Amino acid sequence: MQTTAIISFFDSYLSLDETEKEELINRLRERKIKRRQFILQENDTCKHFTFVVEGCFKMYAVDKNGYEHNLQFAAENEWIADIESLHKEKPSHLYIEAIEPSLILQIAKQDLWDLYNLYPKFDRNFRVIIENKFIELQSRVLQNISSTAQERYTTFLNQYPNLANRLPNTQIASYIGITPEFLSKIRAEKL
Amino acid sequence: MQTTAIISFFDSYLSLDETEKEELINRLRERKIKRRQFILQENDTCKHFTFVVEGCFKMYAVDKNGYEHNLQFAAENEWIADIESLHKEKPSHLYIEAIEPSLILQIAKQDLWDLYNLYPKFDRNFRVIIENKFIELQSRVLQNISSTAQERYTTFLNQYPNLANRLPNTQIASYIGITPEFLSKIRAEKL
DNA sequence: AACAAGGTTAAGAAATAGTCTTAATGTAGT
DNA sequence: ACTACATTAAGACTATTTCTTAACCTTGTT
Repeated sequence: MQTTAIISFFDSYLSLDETEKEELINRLRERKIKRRQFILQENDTCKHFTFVVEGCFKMYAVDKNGYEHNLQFAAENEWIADIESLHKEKPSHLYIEAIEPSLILQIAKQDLWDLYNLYPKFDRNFRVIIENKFIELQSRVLQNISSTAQERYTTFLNQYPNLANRLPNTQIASYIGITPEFLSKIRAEKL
Repeated sequence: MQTTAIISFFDSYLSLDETEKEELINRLRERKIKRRQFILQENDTCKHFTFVVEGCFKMYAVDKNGYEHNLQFAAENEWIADIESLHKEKPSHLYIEAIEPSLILQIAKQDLWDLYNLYPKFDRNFRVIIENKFIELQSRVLQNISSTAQERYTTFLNQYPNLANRLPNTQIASYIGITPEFLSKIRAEKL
């Protein structure tokens, strides 16, 4: 199992000691995911927190007209889950789908809850992880309510240059909340 | 000091035992805040987490044209802070301002950090608190990228009926990302 | 290597969202 | 109760974004 990435991920928070590492690793399951494979589908209950070792995922909702709206991308060293579904144990209204062939480490809800109870450091680390995600999301809300599509696109390119290279423009358009056609116009204007 | 509200707030998470209650209360400072008074201004570093006992606040950014954009409201039994500024100890680009005469309980960053270290339950509780805020914010992002202004307004009314009554429409318009004039039109259409 | 599927660009018409202005109404503070 | 200021309303005008259709490119899969 490829555990180097996740261990050094935690090193950027409060590092895990040997026992904690072992207890974490014992609860992880490694999975290879193909492009376009789902790790969560609408109406399923989200049962795992997923750490991306290699590859890239998108989490999105599908509206009544069948259009996808990207809530989040997750590439290397990022966590992804439908936290609401995971927490409240209710069916998700989201999809999580691999955009690239990927390698992930998953921990089941109960195993994570056990870790929280056994080693408070996990509560601490995941508190800080989610605080950082919250900060990111809040700045995205600010963008959405205060900026033009042009500005949101430029900001996306600056904030996630690595993603911008890997993702097709349709996915970026869906993330910033415009149609692919309109993104094309925006890009044309810049030149 | 009015501590009933904050204690019963924690009862809806992991209840505090006597020692934890006491240690928390010892670190709280009660303040009366006038309407239009700021508890955070741009370029100041956010130094406290604030619990609203009575009243209502808005947190907003001001854009280059001088317009306000509401990121969050906080009424009774809600926490508010610029988490990014608090965490990273860097100047905030946000304002937190009382919309009504208010009563708050504030805890300084270092005191909260001490509580985290002394009693892991606080890590746990604030992890869950922020997870819930994250869920809320994520559904707001989805709204922003997938719904019309009309739908965002209706959703706001349904999701926060108590706030909708208390807030002037200008504030709601700023929250859902439209001009007050346009909100006025939307409301007229509904009748 | 070749095909199929999906992604990108284009361009005009239409709808949606927003600005600007003016004016009436409501509300807070002295 | 009065004054100043904030809020709501309404209409004309403008800008932004979507919709539709279609042709052309790229990329993944076999």
